[in-house]
Amino acid sequence: MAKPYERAGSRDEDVSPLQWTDGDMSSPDTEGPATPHGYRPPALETRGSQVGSEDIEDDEEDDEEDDEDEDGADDEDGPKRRGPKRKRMTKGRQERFRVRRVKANARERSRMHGLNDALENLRGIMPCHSKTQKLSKIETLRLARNYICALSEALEGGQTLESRAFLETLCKGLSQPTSNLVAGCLQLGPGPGAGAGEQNQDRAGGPRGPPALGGVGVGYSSPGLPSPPYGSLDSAHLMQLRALKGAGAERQNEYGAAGLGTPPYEGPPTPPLSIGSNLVAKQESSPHYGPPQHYSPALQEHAGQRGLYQTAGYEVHLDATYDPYHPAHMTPMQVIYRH
DNA sequence: TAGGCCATCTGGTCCT
DNA sequence: AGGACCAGATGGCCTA
Repeated sequence: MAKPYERAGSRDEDVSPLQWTDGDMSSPDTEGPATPHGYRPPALETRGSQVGSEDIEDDEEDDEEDDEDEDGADDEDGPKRRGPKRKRMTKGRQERFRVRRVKANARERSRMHGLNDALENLRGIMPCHSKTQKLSKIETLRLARNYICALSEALEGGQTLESRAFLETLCKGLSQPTSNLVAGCLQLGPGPGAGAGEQNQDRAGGPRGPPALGGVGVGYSSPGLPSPPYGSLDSAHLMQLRALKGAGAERQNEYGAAGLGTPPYEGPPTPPLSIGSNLVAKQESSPHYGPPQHYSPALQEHAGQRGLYQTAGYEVHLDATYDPYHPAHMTPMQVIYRH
């Protein structure tokens, strides 16, 4: 089931967490109701940790019964605890433990935020993105993996970018909604007799949906394709893929025929394949992506040109010029298919 | 209401 | 000792 995982509250305002239910355990690094969904951690005493109520409550008599705390030999119901004997929690130790725990929680939070940010970046360079339907974490990872595989296969000349095989590779192991999203994204522009998106709302995968793509359950054929909240693939992005594919095939011929196998390394790995808004935005914001000549080598052949090009069985109409040296200034282009 | 997804807390383990 | 990483647990939110 596809879900828009956009939450009401953004993660940016989440600060807080640690709302200790013990009165005297209130966390120093928090205030307010905290998480985006008002997360309230369970009471410590329900978690069965040593830090919980047990050790904390009896801190007055910690000096007397130093040696027979929770792992005493007379404990008949659980296996005897191994390892070094746990020290008694004195007040000072409790306080240190609490501070350490609070810091560890904060680190863990920030670590997970970093992980999520990376995931968000990954979503941004996926072949399809939707403002309304956000890919879940697991689906993002699966799609990324499939995308790499599919592009590799395409570059090796095994398939065209809109072949069924390409789509199947892309959708391998994805959930039905995600597969539909991908299929919808790949259905670019007004195809013959298809309004691509709008007419084919939300029936994908349903009983009245399109016939599923073999094995992967993709609502692929045009009638019945879901549309918004499904996303779209940048036309420029796809064109880039196609151009790349064309160039890849050429190189495949050059090197493959010569028995060389892989073409020579042409430089640092390129940033996202897209020459659409994604990439331009990144180029502007981050110098990390390097000189423009690393963009879309295949398209550089057509730098500054307009007109009709034929790649991988398509006729592509460049309605704007592509300037590899000023990709940020590139104007939108239009892709026209001739079937 | 069930199930999927998520954020967070927590304790354990490994490493520096 | 302390930080990074991990996996389990818990509870909230959302959709079908």
